[in-house]
Amino acid sequence: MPELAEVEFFRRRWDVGVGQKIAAVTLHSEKRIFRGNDFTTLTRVLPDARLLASEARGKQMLFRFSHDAWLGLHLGMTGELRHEPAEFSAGKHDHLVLAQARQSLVFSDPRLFGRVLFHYGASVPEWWSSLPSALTSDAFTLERMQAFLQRRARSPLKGVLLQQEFFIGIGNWMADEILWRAKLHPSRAAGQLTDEESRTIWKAVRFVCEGALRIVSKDYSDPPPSWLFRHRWEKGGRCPKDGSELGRATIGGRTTAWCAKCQPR
DNA sequence: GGAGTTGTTTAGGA
DNA sequence: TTCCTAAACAACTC
Repeated sequence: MPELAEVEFFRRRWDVGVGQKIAAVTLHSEKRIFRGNDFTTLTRVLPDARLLASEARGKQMLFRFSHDAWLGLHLGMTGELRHEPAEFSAGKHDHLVLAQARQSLVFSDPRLFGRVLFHYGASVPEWWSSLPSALTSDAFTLERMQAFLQRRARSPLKGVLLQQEFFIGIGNWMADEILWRAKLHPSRAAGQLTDEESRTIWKAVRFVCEGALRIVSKDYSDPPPSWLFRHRWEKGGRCPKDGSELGRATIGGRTTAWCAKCQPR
């Protein structure tokens, strides 16, 4: 589920607990989402710490607590955040529960592709500060994007758009949406675009990121029917622009939908 | 029962 | 060396 806007939606779900202390922490520490963590410090510091603030960048979230505690969360393929009553008891897939006086903050992830990163220190953890800048920020310039496409010149556009080291937050559906709007075939090599084409893709990245954040992160609504999103998984789905049947294939390692008419090779 | 899933990491080939 | 692909991870649905 979670790409850029879905992650932002889930992050806000924990806003209800901002300003309040953690009373108890329950976790399934043996699960792989916790790998690499210092549990001794985590279980000593986090209970009794107060949730101060949070932010999302791409598909990564950072929760800041008092007592120099920081929690990074990644939702993987099936993770989600929610809140439950204070005396909630964790279900099978509820791998991290932060109990507060008024509610419990829950991180669940059936498929365990997510990640929890705990950091103890006065300043922002390195794994957060080293993330690339947001695609909706001024740092996402056409020139920087073109340079990245050239470094991945022989890869299909679809695969390059999924690379989080630059296109932070873009996932499978957003990548298809961007290429459909830019009228570019997902198999086109990243290094073979004209200036006009790369400008179009740059604009489409902006449009899809901003639109998804506006529409999806508010209340998890779907984008409108004019977006490819609404048709890409339908059986016999059709292009919302010209009504022709969508193609489907594995490109860049992921299932990809496109319109053969709008997006010629 | 088999295939497929909106993500990342890693091994190994090119 | 650098780039690129496929498999692995794990649980669930159709």
